[in-house]
Amino acid sequence: MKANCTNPEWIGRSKCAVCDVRNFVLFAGLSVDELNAILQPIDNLHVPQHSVLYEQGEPAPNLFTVRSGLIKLKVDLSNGCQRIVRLLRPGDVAGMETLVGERYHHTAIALQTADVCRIPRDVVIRLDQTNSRVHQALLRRWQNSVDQADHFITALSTGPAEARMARLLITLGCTGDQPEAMPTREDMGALLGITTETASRIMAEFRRRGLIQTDRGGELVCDHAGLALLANG
Amino acid sequence: MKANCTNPEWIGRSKCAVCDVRNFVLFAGLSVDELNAILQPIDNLHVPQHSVLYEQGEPAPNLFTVRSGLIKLKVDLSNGCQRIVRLLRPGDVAGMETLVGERYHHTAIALQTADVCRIPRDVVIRLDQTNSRVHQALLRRWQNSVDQADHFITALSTGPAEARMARLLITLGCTGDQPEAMPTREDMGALLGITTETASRIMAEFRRRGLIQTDRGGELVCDHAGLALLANG
DNA sequence: CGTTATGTTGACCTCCTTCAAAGGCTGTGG
DNA sequence: CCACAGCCTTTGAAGGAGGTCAACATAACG
Repeated sequence: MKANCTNPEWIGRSKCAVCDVRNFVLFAGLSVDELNAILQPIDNLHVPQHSVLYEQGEPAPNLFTVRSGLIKLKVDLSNGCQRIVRLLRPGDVAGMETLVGERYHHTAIALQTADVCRIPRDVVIRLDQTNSRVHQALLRRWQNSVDQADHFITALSTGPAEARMARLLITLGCTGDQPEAMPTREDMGALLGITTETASRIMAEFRRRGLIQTDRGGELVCDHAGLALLANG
Repeated sequence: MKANCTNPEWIGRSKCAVCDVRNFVLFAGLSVDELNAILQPIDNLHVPQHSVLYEQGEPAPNLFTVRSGLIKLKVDLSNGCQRIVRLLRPGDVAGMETLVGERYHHTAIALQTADVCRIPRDVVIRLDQTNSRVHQALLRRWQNSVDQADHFITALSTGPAEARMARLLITLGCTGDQPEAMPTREDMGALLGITTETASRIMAEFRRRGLIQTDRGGELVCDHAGLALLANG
């Protein structure tokens, strides 16, 4: 994870002002001047696939905004298994618990190579108190986390495994993604609360039924309508 | 649902200042003067068991703090089933999505007779912007929702039904509760993502094994240690 | 080229659902 | 007071869904 923004040679600081995802993330309400004022302590990190952003139970000095890639938040269970409780995509924020607590509640791991901004909690707390639009954005992000958690309960943890898998594929919006966009069978299991083997069997069955196809580029093409049918059945 | 606080004859307004749960809820940071200033539009509602506080998809003008009782937040699924995604206890807040959205995301129903305060969203939005302690309390509440949602994923939607039920009973803290504290078998099913029959079978089996006992008062007494063992296995 | 992680498949068995029926409890009306 | 309806709970039997254990394939990587 290489830091960029605080490196003087890096042109990222000016880039930050025109960041594609800036409008979707926390600092949407800030002027360029305001932005520059608080940019100093913010690092832009490149997170390779499978590397750990932070660990459950660690002291939590920073939160992270996702610029690109895919981050999974997982929880280690008492019996040694683990469960993925959220997937973070560009525009999402990780580690918000840092604003009201001391430690991270999950372990954050890059499912795909990701590009994130690391923001010290103090910066966000200060901005939250001084800028009402940042504050509003923060509330919205928080609600977003709740909504996604609800989705994991109602869509990915309810009903037969086949329907859950269909909903997962729909959630991932599998069409047009790069090959590595798809999580491993093991991750699918951790997402849906089923075993790796069952995940594999269902995916194989989907392929046989023509619901999914691996393009010659390695990409996965889904029959959205067919999956939606399974998801509701 | 009878309104009290805005009824001039009611002594609830002064009572509000000494509300037992006030310290746990949103207005913990307010002085008595500040509190009186915003008390006007707040209604204290008595919510009989099984009555609906608000419905999923409805316009959301209010949020609610729970003073006593137990509220379930349920979601209607596309296939006609329903899933309970959260349980609200005294000190919890319902309908926070009203602060960043227009409609309720769940249907809120009293599992036990409840006592709640209905607060117009505008009041909370104003307080959130003017009083930093209220603001902080709000963030904490939001994080609370996320944490509880995570708990529903990791504890109540993961593993065999028996372990989930054990975790549910532990979560409910069954000892010392009044008889009606226990949800119906159907609700247990909706909480755990299993059928009513399975919930009944597991509870019956727990009783046979001596893990739970119905006291002569009708209360449920649990073998916490034994349940914890099941929950982790 | 072996080594290791990941995906696939089979056999078997357990767990859970489904469908069905019966028992208990409460409230209502004759 | 009893009969009856309605609701929740319990229990049974049967079948299917998913877990477990194991073998094997495949691909990536040193």
